[in-house]
Amino acid sequence: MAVDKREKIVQASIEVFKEKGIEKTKISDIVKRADIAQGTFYLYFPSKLSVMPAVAEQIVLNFMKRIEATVSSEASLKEQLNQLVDAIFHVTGEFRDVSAIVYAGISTTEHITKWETIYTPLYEQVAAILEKNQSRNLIRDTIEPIRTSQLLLGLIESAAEQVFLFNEYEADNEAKQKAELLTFLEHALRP
Amino acid sequence: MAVDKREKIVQASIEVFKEKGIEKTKISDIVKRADIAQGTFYLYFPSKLSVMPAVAEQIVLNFMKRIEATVSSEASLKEQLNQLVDAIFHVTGEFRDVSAIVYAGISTTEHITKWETIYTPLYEQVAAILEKNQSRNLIRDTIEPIRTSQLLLGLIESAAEQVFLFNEYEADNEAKQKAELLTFLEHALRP
Amino acid sequence: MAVDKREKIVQASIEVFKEKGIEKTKISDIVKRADIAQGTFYLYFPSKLSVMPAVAEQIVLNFMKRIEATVSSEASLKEQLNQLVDAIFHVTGEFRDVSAIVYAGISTTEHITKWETIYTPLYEQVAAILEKNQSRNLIRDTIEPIRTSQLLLGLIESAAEQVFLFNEYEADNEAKQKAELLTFLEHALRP
Amino acid sequence: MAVDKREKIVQASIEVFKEKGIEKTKISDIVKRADIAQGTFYLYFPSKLSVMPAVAEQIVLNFMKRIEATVSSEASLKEQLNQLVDAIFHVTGEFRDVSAIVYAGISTTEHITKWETIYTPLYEQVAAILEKNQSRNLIRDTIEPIRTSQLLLGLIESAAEQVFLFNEYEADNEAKQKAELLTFLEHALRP
DNA sequence: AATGAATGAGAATTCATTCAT
DNA sequence: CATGAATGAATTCTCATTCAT
Repeated sequence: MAVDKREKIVQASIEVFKEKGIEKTKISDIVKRADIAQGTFYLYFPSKLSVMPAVAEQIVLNFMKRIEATVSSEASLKEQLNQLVDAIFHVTGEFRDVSAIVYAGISTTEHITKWETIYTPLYEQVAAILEKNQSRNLIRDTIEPIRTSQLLLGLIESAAEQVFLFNEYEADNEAKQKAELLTFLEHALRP
Repeated sequence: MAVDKREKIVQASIEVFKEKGIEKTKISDIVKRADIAQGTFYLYFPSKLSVMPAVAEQIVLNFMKRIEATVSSEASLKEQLNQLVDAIFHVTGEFRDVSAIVYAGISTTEHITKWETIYTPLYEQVAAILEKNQSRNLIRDTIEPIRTSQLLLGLIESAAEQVFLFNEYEADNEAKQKAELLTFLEHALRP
Repeated sequence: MAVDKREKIVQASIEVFKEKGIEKTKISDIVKRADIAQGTFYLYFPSKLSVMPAVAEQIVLNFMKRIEATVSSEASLKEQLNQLVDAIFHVTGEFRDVSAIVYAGISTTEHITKWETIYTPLYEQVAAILEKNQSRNLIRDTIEPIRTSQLLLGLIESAAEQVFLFNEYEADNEAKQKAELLTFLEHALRP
Repeated sequence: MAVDKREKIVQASIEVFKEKGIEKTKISDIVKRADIAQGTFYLYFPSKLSVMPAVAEQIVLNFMKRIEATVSSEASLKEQLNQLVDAIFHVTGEFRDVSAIVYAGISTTEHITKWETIYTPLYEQVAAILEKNQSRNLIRDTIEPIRTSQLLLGLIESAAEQVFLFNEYEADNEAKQKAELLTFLEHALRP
């Protein structure tokens, strides 16, 4: 019974966004998917754009879970980077344009401050990985963990988006992109 | 005399996109800004979405001009990277979220092939800079110029966006971000 | 051809208001009657309530025309009052609740200043009648024409409304109401 | 203890009507103001429109109480009229356009019969005043008390509304309006 | 080529009313 | 009696696009 309606709306939004893209998604699509009445939507969100922060939160959560599950703290730096790239490519691929568009959608929505709050946990998670490797002397101690985790995530995400959005037809392209990216990362971080 | 109307439309689109975001921009906003009649729009573009590629082209052109004007082929690698970062930060700042939004807007439009065509010259311009430095042995010869130029641009743009969108109130933040980014780049590229 | 659309909307609004009352009238009723597209309405009026001032103007115009046509400046004071009462009863009857509701509707609409502007010509028309009779020494010279014309109109309208809205089933009631009203008026104005 | 909920609803309705007008008032506004649950409203009134008669009753009651308290049966006719005008101006001012709006609102609701029932006591109260003065030979014995009380109330109310709605910025206007009105009344009623 | 009023399908939004708790 | 979340029919409103001038 007690299925949180707000939860259902967010979940349904993500699903429909994935399928039709954000611009083409109507409130009516969302409520149909969530199996609630049209008016119920407005009990929880004042407009379509206002679901974005909640959607972003979900996606960030997905990134975090995937990273948590994929990156092994015991592995070598090279392996860890490899795992991190895999994790981010995976989630970016799963959410295709949603991840990119959420970003755009949210920036339109003047919820910029919220945006930072949402992304902070993810930044900290990756920063923690960097710090551990710093203490193992595997990466430069001149790097500032939080700031660099932001660079890392931006770099990897943009690389993933380029693969999924523009070159999606060449199969081996993803492998090449990852390889180039990994070498780039290793060099950037090495002491 | 008569300034090209097509030109005026693209220019007006960019301005309005900057102010209201793409989703909230109406054709009527664009034509008002361009000071032309509603119907005239359709003499130059078949639909609302079809301005996007032209807008993207314009922004890419801005990037290229700025890079051309800022990056000196005589300078040291460090200086060149510095100049490149400055150029990209400058243009990203000028167009605020439009650069990101064009990207999102275009992806919605299934004009993916066009997108690549539009961005290719920019990639090549930066790739050329990399190649020159490769031949000077200042950067690794294992790097693949085009692919790395994409990584570079994605990285620098995302760093710039983070500065302009989220941290825009801390004044010294831009300097710190650039510094961290530069060290990151130098390490990533050095032989 | 050149039928002013704005005009058509106002005309259609009055007709539909008369038939269904203001609260029950939908924009769609108005545009159907006016034989224009739904969107066209919004080209001329931002909302349903915003037609009210224009509707009021029309009704005031009706009052003025009817008074002009009915009241003879040659007639005796008694006759003139009789004619004035007839005119106002007639138009109030024609517009039934619209005249009353326009008044209420307009007050809701914060267009209070406009309201005064709309009614002023009517007040002046009746004031002119009073002045003429003042100069004929048929009515007190202590009365202030404009102010009293307002009282007069308010009194006659409210009497008419009482007849049409509440007592509408008793046929001879109108005659009695008019008779009482006329005696009341004559006494109020006599020197 | 528990203040009668029905009472609270009527009171809250009046307050909200005063502030937003009837058309723009939602049930949710009323229940919020009355500090009860949405559903509770329907325990006391079957529909939104059905509060109107109760609101009208309340306002009529206010008129009656004020008149009762203000008009002294011992005073001279002139004074009594003055007191009556004061009382009506006071209550009309207190309820601003609600008094007018109730009237309009009710008329929409086809509760016409009820309307008469509600107003009758007020008419009779004023008619009684007229009769007393008739028996004192201070006013014409040709006047029909009930009918004239209706005229009187309509006249005074419309005069009051004109003051409060349209001329509300000129301070001395109310005094002038009352003076003109009083002379008008005295003449209308004197034998 | 240029205009801009008109269109109307389609989407967003509202809100009186219900009903399970 | 009281609650207030949920409903969904009804309406308003938007805006890309067309087309007669």
